[in-house]
Amino acid sequence: MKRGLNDICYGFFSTLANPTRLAILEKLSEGEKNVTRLASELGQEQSMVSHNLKTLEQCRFVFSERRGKKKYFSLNEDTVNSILCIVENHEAKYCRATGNCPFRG
Amino acid sequence: MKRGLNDICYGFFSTLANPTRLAILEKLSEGEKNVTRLASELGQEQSMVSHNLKTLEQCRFVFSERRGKKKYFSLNEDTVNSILCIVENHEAKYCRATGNCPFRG
DNA sequence: TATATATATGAAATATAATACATGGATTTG
DNA sequence: CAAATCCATGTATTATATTTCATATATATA
Repeated sequence: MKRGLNDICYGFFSTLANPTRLAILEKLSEGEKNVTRLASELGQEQSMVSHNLKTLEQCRFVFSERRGKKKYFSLNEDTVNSILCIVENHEAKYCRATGNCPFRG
Repeated sequence: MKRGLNDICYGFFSTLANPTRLAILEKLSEGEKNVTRLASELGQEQSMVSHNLKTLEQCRFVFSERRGKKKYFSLNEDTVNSILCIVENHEAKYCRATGNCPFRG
């Protein structure tokens, strides 16, 4: 069963195409945090954060480590930073310049 | 009205998180094509291709140029190639290695 | 082992996006 | 200008993803 690049891309991008998950990534850029702390800082339900962390972890955008009762999540900086860099560059070059950035959201 | 990076990211990623649009980008990597030809090569309805091209163009993943009756679309290779490069690298480094690439799709 | 705290999970409800269909507008050519 | 071709668009339907809620599982500790 062959998997084209586009199948892989779809998983990759759809994982990132979610405001809650992007907010989690943003919070984790400050350093590792556990689920409850993330939920509190984001003002979101614990179960929702948990669900979305699972999605992020399955796609390796975050890593986790359990220490005692708590599970600490950290950013895959390698991937996430390089992706953000491209997004910023794209926006600056192709959207901001036109004075008409049409991104939905 | 402030727009955080995450708002921009959401538009960026949700535009890419669609199998039809990824297929269009793949086809356009072979060179510029008009709507009807894309529809035919993809085996999709013209209106569907048109809708999705609009989304892609709004976010500047593709550019267009009308010549006569036809409208030719071309890839924003700058952004698309660098993004794909990161996806491939991520997949190779964090997914393929584990023998357990969990991307949905 | 009982209790408290932290996290995970299944599933129903809700929200969001994609698609197909019908049709409208644009461009060229006879 | 009529006909043909190409493309765009509004919208109803359908598909997919997100969120919430209830509850289960894990871990630590008295």
